[in-house]
Amino acid sequence: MRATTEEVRDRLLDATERLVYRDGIHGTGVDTILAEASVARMSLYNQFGNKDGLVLAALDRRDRRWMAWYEARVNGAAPNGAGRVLALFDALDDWFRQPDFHGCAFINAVGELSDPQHEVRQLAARHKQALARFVADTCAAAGLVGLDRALFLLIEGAIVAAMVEGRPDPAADARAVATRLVAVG
Amino acid sequence: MRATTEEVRDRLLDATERLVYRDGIHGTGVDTILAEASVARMSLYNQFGNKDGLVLAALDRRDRRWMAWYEARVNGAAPNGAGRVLALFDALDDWFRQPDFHGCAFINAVGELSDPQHEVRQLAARHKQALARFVADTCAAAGLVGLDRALFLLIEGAIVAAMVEGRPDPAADARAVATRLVAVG
DNA sequence: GATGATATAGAAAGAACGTTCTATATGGAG
DNA sequence: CTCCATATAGAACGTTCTTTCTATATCATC
Repeated sequence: MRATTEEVRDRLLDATERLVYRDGIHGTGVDTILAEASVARMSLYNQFGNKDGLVLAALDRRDRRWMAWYEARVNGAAPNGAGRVLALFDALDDWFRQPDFHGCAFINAVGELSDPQHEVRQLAARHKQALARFVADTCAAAGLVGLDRALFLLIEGAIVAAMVEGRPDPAADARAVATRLVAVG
Repeated sequence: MRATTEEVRDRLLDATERLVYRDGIHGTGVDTILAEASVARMSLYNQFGNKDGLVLAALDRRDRRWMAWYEARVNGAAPNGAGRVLALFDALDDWFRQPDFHGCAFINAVGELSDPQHEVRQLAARHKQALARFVADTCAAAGLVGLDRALFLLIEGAIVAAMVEGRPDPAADARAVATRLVAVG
């Protein structure tokens, strides 16, 4: 039995995303990825060139998937505008409660890489721009002006606090702050 | 010419702190540390046991030094209580503008380490507890109640945003949010 | 001045790293 | 049915990693 190109690609991306998210880029070896994906060594290099290409592809897919999940979770939560703003933090709460939660894969990756021009760092910057834009759109749809930057910083702070503290509580804390900010306009 | 034990220890801690902060724990090799510190290989193992012990000692020293710098910077900035709360973010602005700024060394370290029981992760948790306590004390001294958790999350968010975006702007953004929170009580 | 503790320089061991190569097998397209 | 692209298994290469060992030198102390 021989796997198709797409199957091999998916298994490699799945394993890489999981391991890099858990142990970091420099803490994840090619051998571990290959074992986890049950894939031959040459398949990695034929499909992605090298480890860097594989990691970049895995993080790129995670960017698109995570944003899609977050937007769907927020947009599907509350019908009205103000409630949707608070749903930004309810979605975080769900995320923080997942057993394998380990912060934001892109924040963690930037912390490992010193070169600002590194492709992974540029991807991380784009990921955060997309998140900030979604937060701004959500605020705009609720008729709330001048709040998006505050909510974005609260989201980022809650993510790292939940990781370092090992608790989901920062989601509720940030939500409470957001509630107050929305109330006072 | 032969260096003393304290000189060797300091040079090792200096090099380790700088390199680990810049390239991460797993991205920093023992050889690089030894070259940067201009220290013999055995001096590292005689004084710190192994790489883990050296990294832990370097981060422990950074914890105490950074907290002392931050508290002094905030407490020396403004005399009155409300201004001192805003100085929490002015100090961040100074920090973000340093050429070698690369986020919070402890957040970055936790992102690399999956084991919650790892000594470095426990040190990082204690570091953030100390920071949160200082923020709470600063709020209490200003007579502001129920604001400390919000300010802490804003600080954490500003740190990672400044790192990912490569700009110091999040300090001013977070300060503006804090100003509004203080104003409305 | 002798002694002991510790720095220095460098070799060396042993494992892990990323990458390349070879050889074989298998599935889909012409 | 044949052929070509690609998956598989595993050896092999050179590098880098952490750690240990050996040998020599230097400083402080008795």
